[in-house]
Amino acid sequence: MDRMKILVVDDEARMRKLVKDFLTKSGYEVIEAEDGSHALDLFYDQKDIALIILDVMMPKVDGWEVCREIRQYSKVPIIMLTAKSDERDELQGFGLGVDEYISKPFSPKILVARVEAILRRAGQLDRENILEAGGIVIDKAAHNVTIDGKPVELSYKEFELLTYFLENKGIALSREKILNNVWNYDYFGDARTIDTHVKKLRSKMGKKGDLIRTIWGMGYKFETENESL
Amino acid sequence: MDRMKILVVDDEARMRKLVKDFLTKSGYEVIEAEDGSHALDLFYDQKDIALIILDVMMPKVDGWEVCREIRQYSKVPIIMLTAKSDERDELQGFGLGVDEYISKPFSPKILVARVEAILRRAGQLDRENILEAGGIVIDKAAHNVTIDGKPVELSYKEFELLTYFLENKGIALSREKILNNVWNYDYFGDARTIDTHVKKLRSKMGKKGDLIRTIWGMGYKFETENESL
DNA sequence: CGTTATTTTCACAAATTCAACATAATTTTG
DNA sequence: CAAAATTATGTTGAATTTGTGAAAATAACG
Repeated sequence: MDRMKILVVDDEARMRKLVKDFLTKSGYEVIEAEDGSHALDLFYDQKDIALIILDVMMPKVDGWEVCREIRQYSKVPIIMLTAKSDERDELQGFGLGVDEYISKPFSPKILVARVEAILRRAGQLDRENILEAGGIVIDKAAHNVTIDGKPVELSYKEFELLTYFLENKGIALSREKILNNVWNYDYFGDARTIDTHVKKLRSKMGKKGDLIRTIWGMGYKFETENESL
Repeated sequence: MDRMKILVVDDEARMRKLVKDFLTKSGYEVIEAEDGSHALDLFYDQKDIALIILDVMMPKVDGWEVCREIRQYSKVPIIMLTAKSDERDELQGFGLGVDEYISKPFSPKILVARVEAILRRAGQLDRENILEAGGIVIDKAAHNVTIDGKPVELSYKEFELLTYFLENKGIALSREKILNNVWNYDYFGDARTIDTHVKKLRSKMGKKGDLIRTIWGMGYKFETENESL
């Protein structure tokens, strides 16, 4: 994986530099923001920020405010830096979706450890939205598909259909079942539209297209193994 | 359904309590074991353990060992707790039949989510209707048949017919009965078509074709044992 | 409103299945 | 043992089902 991007938001330049140095040394890419509005700009500019470290105490827009804003659009992990350890606005913070607290002063080791723990956790959460079988990876959240690592462009219906296949890999699916699950149940069109979509899917999947198998007189099935070659 | 029973194996009492608390809160029944041999005892004592959460690092008998032991007798889902995420003995683990990994530290949300995902999956597996007799295995969900482990290609009707035989193994079936159950009830054709299908089935089944036995003047029967050889 | 992409329908070709028939083989019965 | 009844087997054409390409309908977009 590429180096992960971390956004550090603090009004004190000294503190930003400190944090940046440690994280850079640990292999992360760090970008800085000196206040809340700057932070928000950067966050929406760069699409791939993996984590945000946010000072609570900042002039004008404070940490809570920034957190609240970001949480409206994103679930990116947020670590809060608090001045005193007894500054127990933490309850407020957890309600806002803060993932972790670090109280100043902190040791670099703690900082890095927390960051890594959080990113690991986040990665584990993401795994739930990822389906994999036979070299085909579907990221439901990102709504994209790769085959042997290469991205494949699928239309909406194609994506839904392939997802349904992967979610039921190894199970024979009748056309009726497919219609009920991939199409809205109030769809009363021709079931043969499935065939057309299967055809397009197969062609876009190249060799891996064979994984979608026809079960004559019945429907289709996504193979998990090369069962009979 | 009843509350599902989960076995948590870890040498650290603190960790066991932590896991137990979260799972109990989520509606599971949790039993604990502090080492591998204890775990195995409990597992064989209680017959209805639905899932095992297993720490990798334990004194004396480690997690891998416990896993290997259990896998000899049971397919119960196993989740491994690993200390570091880069502790990539995962390959080893998947070979042993580990269903999932969670790396410490983990959030309670992750733990519960994984447990539920696995149990859901396992439940679906159970739903899979598998018939077996005389080395012939029919997976109705996957709609495939193996004989002595080797896949056999059957047409739709052949599959239905063989399934009907297996579902009524050891019972003599008249042609009329077979027609009513395998063919649509509105079928009024020649009953002799059954003979043709039986013929094809027998030929595709090789030696095992003899298991479909003719009952003269009556119909057919699928043998469970080699009754008279 | 026109343009583009997506989805659905349609028509025909290709593949597969299946019932039916004819004939051979087997079993029962007298 | 022979005749009658029943089952086994090979073949075949019709019917069904699926694959495919293109046209028509629909939705998405600026």
